Amino acid sequence: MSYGIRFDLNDSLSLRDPQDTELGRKIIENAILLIDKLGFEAFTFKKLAAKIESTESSIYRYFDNKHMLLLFLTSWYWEWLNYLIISETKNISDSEKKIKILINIMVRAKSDSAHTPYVNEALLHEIMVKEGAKSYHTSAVDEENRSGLFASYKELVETISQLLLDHNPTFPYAHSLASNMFEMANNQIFFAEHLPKLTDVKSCQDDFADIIDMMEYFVFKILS
Amino acid sequence: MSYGIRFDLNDSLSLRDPQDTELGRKIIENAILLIDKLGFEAFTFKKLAAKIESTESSIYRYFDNKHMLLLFLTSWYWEWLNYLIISETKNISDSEKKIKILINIMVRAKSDSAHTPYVNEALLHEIMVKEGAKSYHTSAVDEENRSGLFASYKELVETISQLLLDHNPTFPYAHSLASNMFEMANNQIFFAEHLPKLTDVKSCQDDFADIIDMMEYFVFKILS
DNA sequence: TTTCTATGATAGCATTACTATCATTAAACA
DNA sequence: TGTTTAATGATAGTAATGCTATCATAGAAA
Repeated sequence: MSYGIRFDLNDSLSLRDPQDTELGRKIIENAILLIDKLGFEAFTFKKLAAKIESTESSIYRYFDNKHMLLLFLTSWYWEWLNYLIISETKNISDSEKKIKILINIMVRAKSDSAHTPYVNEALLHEIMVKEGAKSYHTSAVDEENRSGLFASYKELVETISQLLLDHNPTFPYAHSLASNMFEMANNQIFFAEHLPKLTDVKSCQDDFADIIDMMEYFVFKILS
Repeated sequence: MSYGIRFDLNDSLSLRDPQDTELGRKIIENAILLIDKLGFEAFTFKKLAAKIESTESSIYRYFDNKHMLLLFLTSWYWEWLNYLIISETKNISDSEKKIKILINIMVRAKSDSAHTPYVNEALLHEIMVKEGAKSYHTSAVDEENRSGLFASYKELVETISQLLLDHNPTFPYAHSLASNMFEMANNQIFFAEHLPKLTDVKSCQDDFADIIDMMEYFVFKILS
């Protein structure tokens, strides 16, 4: 039996890889549902245990604490975007077209082909928009970075940088633009939905078409 | 006796305005020191009470909870940047110069003239870089927004937008660029300090000179 | 002088964030 | 086939967190 894509995330993210077991996949699946519903602050392992009819102690056998679980989900998301970007730009030669595909993936975060049954990608995207930044805005960031817990984000940024440099090989800020594109996509979606005075785009437009247009405008101007 | 600048923040941010009383100012002053030291997650009212030799209940008379205290600090910071931007660009006519001043203020967040004795602006800036986004990444964001708790951020973005539009009156994304400039400044500082693979700039450079150059490069390209 | 307001002191309580121990069941192994 | 072993469940417990409530007191305002 296949459980969709399986990413090799850093070992230290979890005590036991949840992708390998039935309970682990249930934890991931329902953590996404529950964090989306309650928000990360109100989410607890006790509530998750009740939802999946397991126990707190069983969840603690997979994750040290809820921050690690969030970081696992975030890393999965980073890996997933990276995978989508690579596979969907692979056979394209036009560098402008590649960047448009990249922007589309970053903003819409969805795929017609790649699915993992226990990961609701649409909900995971919403969580990333609201809570993703909390994964690295932590006092242990340096230590976690030394343990390689942000390797997936760095890979994603590296992939994006290369696409940007393909388009303009002399551009001096490829990594900063890459990370900013990712953060900007999430932030502008959040602002459009919750603090519209901070943007010029609307989220009610079909599928973030507005935000895509803006991102393309920004990126191609900067790269020009 | 004067206690420096006093901003009229939204009433709902605090139960009693901490800027008005000795204890209130002590709460603000030491909250900044303690959040910087412990990080927002490990910061508690109990620890703060111990530090100022007061009690939890006294602090609860000023703020509903630590999230409100963070939002108060964040709002103070937004107001402060807004004030600095307006006062330091007031007598400048060149729109390009104005934007350079604006970027300088957003990245360095300091002033030679305006000081408030109980607010350590340098530490507050560091807190904003690390924890600022948590002020609005909350499940109650819509309700808090309806109560006007983000008015200061909106004002700041409006001020920046106007400066951008002065430079290029036909630019279609002034608010999005304004909010992104602010978020990007904070993020790129954070990345330079903690996740350098995500940037091309160094934080060890004097006073973020690198980041300023990059921000100018980005903003003038986009506005061109 | 009285009243009001701000603060302090103390207690208490439900929830959170774990840790530890022991039992059970199913898979792996020999 | 019997026996380890590994994964999960069940239960208990504990310190810290995030509050709320009550009463006392000191100083300012009326």
